[in-house]
Amino acid sequence: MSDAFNRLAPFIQEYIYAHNWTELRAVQIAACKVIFDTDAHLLIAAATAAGKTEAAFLPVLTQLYENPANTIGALYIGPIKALINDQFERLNDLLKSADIPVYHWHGDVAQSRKNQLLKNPQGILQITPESLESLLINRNSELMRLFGDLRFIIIDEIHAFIGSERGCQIICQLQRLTKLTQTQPRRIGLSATLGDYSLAEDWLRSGTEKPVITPKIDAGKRQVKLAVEHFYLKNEIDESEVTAYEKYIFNLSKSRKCLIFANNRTQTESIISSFRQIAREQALPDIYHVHHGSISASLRQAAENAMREPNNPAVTAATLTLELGIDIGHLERVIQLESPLSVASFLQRLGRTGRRGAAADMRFICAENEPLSEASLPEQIPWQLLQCIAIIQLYLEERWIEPIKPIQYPLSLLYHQTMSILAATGELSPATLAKQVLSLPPFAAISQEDLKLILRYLIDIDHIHRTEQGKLIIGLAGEKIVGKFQFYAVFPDNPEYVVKQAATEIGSIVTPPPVGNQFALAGRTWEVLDVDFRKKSVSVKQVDGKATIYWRGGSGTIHTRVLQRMRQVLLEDIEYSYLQDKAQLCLEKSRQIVQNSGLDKQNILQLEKGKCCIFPWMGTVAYRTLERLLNSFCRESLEINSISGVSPYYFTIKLAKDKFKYLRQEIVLLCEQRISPEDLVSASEAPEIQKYDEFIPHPLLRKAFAKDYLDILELKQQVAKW
DNA sequence: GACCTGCTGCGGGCTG
Repeated sequence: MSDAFNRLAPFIQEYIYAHNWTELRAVQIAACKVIFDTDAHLLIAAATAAGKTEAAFLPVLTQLYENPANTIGALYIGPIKALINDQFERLNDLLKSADIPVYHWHGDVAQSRKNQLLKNPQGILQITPESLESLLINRNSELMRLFGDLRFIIIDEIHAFIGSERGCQIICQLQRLTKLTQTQPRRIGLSATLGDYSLAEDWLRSGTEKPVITPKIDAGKRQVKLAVEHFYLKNEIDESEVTAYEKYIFNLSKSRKCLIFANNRTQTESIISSFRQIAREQALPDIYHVHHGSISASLRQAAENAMREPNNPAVTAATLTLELGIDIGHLERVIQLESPLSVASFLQRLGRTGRRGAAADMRFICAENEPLSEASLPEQIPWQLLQCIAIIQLYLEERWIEPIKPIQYPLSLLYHQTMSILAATGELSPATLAKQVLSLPPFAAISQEDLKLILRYLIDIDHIHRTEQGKLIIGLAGEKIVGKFQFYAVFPDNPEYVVKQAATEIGSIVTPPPVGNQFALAGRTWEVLDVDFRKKSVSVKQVDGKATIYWRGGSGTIHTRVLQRMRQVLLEDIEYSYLQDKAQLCLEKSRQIVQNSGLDKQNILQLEKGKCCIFPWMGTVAYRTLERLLNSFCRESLEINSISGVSPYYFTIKLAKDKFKYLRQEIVLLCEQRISPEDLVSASEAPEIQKYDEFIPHPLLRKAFAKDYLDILELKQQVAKW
């Protein structure tokens, strides 16, 4: 046993013996070194199942054991309740024989448990950002008693936080908390899928003086089995007919423990509904589950339990709800429908299979509508298949993962934190409030003038009230927002109708169909018996057959490097060993199409007189920027009739017959000129995207949109290659 | 824009 082992607290050493761990993992040894020998923050970036949470907790618990804190000693922040419950069980197990209490705190935890912590603030607290916000607001005067001697802050799955307002919210909370306690707890961030460590380190360190150490962990050779297959779907299909595509996936998962990932809820519903039909026809047992955001907690739990059950086969179709680190036991195979949206998501999903030594087994099944005989050039390109290959290659060749860029103008969060600070403290002078808000690291790019504009506006609409003494307090309109319990979350809640079969909750839907109509949920078909619009509930009965499904699908945000690699897939003469027969054929055919059309040499092609197509090979943000450039500056000069396209793959443009030859030159010239992002946002726009954007003055929203949702620099860099 | 994630404090009625 290693030196690190010898330095662990005795109860931890005993635990390790009792569980027959033969050695500490590399990541655990590295984490011990940093925690024991330095005073730095720690970023643990290691593959899934490498024992990251133990790596964080073993040395932290040792230090708390040797030198107990007078208050809560370590704070663990996790993105979802299920993960916190999971970690709570594991930590309880580890701490059984130690004198360190562990508490979990989120919306589902009983008030009595919370009261125990408030009475005896010691040990470890595991919490969500939303519950932490409620503590900051409602227990402001007790924070010193609770957290005055806090030593460590552990943040799990940080890739799920960085780059979102929820991640910025955490940084604000830590800043507010430690400013009050006048301490500098050490931070430990955990993630398996980080592309750019320095960006993650910057995020973790925000607002503190300590450096971050990210130990280099030798990942070791992991056996990975990948296969990609491709299907063309017929355009006019009989809904009730099971297709070859569905049969193929059915057989891949048959009698196995298998997780099927899709990019939207509709696909999870559709595939499980088909599987049940096939299973019925073949007299096979129903081992099928659906897991997504609109499935009730109890049905999700049932799916998780079935997957954890060691011996019986079970198949669950899920969206990213099963991507995070909840333990779902040993899986034999992961199937991905269509292409993943990012390398990060691919790795997160791959990490669900092949735990504990076994080879990871992941199958990709791309499906595209069969191009009609009159299909245009861009419609003949198998975009899903290309994206799938590109993402796999970026990982295999370079171990590249998308870097996560910080938000520059998190204005909705600025409103939230301003109101939260006011609610917590009662009243503040304008200068003090401004100083406190602007000292929060996520608002580094916000100027005094910007904030002044926002505060004046909030006073105008009575979210903030100025007292006769010139102090600021929450106004009447603001009270209505802050007083709601939904205030604690910085993302909006989408109120949906609860679907009930008698007393059993199935899940929820956005818009209930009329009484007598049918819809699909949890892989089954339901008929509406009654809709209660006041209680927002739908009562249903189960029926046979397949019904249309309600959610829409989309393409998400894709990085420019993925598009660039897709282009290379079309141009290079390489065979990828994981391509199955139909995928191989499909790729060969599209490489041929590219050569015949000249797409290998140009980005803009004329389809017919007065109609052309642009292939920008840029990610979603640069594509959006180009779309605005075309609309704002090219419509008149090139007599453009219409611009349409499939983001971020191509644009189809109808323009005056003689103008095609000027199109490329026009775009290149525009990009060489001094165009600023602000030129691409019109003075009449009010891009309200985040939860509290509606309370932000429109000129600021436009500025934020230009900074965070457009990227002129990247557009210029890409166009320069044309 | 897809996909997700989260949530207080109370009062009333029931059980042991």
